[in-house]
Amino acid sequence: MSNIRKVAELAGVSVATVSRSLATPEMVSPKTRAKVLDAVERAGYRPNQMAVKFRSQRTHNLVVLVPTIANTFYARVISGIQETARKAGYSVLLCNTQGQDEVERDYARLVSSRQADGIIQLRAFNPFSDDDPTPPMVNACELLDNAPCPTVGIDNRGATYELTRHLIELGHRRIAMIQGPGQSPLTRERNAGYQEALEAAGLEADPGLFLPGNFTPRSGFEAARHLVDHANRPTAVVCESDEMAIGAVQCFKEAGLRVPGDISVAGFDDIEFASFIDPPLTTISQPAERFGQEAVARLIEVIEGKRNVTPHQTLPHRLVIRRSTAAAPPR
Amino acid sequence: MSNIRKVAELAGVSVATVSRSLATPEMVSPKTRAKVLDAVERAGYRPNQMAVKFRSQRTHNLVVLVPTIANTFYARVISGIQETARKAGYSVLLCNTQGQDEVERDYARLVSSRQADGIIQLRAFNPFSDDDPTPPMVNACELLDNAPCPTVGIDNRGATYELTRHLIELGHRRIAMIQGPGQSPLTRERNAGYQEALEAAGLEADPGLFLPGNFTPRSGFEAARHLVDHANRPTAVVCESDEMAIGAVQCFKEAGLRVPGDISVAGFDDIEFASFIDPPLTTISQPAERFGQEAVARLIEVIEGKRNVTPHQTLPHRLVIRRSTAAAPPR
DNA sequence: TATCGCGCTGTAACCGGTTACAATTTTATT
DNA sequence: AATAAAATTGTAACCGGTTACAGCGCGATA
Repeated sequence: MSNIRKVAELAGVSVATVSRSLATPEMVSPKTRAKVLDAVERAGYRPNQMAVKFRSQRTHNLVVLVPTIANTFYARVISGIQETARKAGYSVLLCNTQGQDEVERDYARLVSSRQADGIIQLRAFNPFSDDDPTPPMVNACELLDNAPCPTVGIDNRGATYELTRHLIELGHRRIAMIQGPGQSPLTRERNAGYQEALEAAGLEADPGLFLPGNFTPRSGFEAARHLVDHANRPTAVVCESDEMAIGAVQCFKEAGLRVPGDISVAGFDDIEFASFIDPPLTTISQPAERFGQEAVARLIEVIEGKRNVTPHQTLPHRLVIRRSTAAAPPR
Repeated sequence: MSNIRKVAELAGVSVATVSRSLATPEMVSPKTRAKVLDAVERAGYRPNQMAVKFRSQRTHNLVVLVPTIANTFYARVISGIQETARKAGYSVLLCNTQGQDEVERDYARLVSSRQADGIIQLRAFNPFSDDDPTPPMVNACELLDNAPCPTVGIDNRGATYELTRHLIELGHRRIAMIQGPGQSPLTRERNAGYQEALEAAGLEADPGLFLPGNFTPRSGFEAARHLVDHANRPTAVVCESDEMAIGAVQCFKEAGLRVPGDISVAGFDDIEFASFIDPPLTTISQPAERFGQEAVARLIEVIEGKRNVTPHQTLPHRLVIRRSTAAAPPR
């Protein structure tokens, strides 16, 4: 494999001149540069990036911790990350962690061992111990409570409030909630928005209508099964993800209920399938790709030592009303 | 940041001894090792992996070229890649290429510039020029015709043959096909399986029932629209992806057709949503995670210089019959 | 006691670039 | 033509590990 010394020999110049011809061509006379470029060509020389990175102590790699890539919402966030990183000359080390703390700590070591310059965490977990100073990090989507780094998110509480209010305005009085994973601040925020909307309307939250889920279609399906059999069945369900909403809709239909005739279902995320199922889902649209773009932009600012990086960014969400929600059935 | 020389000084030994205490502890006396480990602890020393990689000329990084991560089938493949790579001590550089040749060539340079040891290509495109020797590479899912490297795939032709035959056995005589992207060998293989099944049953393929698509729900929806208005509407449709099948089903339902009462729809891939829509999709199940696992296993064999790496692996598929296909309506 | 072998440790070269600094050549100025 | 200034090029240190090779200390053997 040819290296810079071989090229220098071929061109009859020093290694410094070769390096400069490639990195800072304006420092080299046109004649010399031509000689070097020719030698580079003849030798089929490509600088060894490992050497460059080692020398410069900058890897231009970013670690991305994602709980599950199989969720299309995260897939879109990753697309945004990837695209922005590429434009800025960074590569993405993708780490699918299944939400396991230990795996995340493991991957976070890619930064401490200098295989990456920074890390984007899409889950509410700090993979670094609280005592050592946090390396360049950005937390997006599912936010830590006291994040030691910039964060990028939406107003989950407000969005769920709007979604719930939409159902209340349609006349629903008994509204169930299929939640995300229990420990997540994101779940907590969405739950809070739901409850605030109920309270604002003078409705009482029935603990029996609070079902656990984990964002997958299957968990939505299972949760919905409890509602089908419920003695005093709700007329509407708010789901904390579209995937769960799709599972829930399927369960209701199999049980012979009409959506939204008998029961309205609302989702969260606005994944692509949300408009391609029957009925198309009412949901909260989140700018998934933009999460990724902004997270990378902030992270690079931190890496490059910019001061006063925006500590928290709230991106806009949008209530998208489709046909899975309708007026409450007369009682 | 502390380095090996600081640790050596702290422990009162040479750098070689520090290196050996960590890499090959059996070469060092227990007493010295203890001293070194203590110094490592006190210095908060973590070996700089860039230096290690540079020195060893092995990055333990794998590049993965994926046309689109937003497709849940690829997301599952990537999960499999990730998991296997992690176990083998490799990191994954994920590259979402949108199927753009130039972008793929660009990312492939990560290998030539030694930022990665090998590459997994999930699309039928060789990002390296034919003349230079191909670096460690494995081609999975969508296979190149004359791949210069090991491949991992399923029997697309056979699978589509089975799927089509299933419809024929249900009495369908006019069967449409919503295809994948035109240039792909995968599309070609699936088309061939479809046509062979028709021929074997003595049916003639109607070119008007061959609709283009690109694997997205939207393209399935659009293609289905042509069928709805067709003068001599088919009674069944084979789709080359579940996503398109879901789009097609939605289109038919919106047009007032019953699935499968008026028209049967079959998909391909068996994504998670396939069983959570109405009606649940008949489809071909592919071992997506296993694609990733096997691809990584083969790639590492190539990287580590193993001889006689299996040149082609065909993984098993399975016809999954659900409720989106049924007997052809009486005419 | 001299010699050998073994286990452990140290010295220094090396991987392939970048860059501070010195040396040399070219250009400008008088 | 002499000199100063600017532009170009070269030398060698450096990044932080790994490892070939050499050296040392100690017990075993003759």
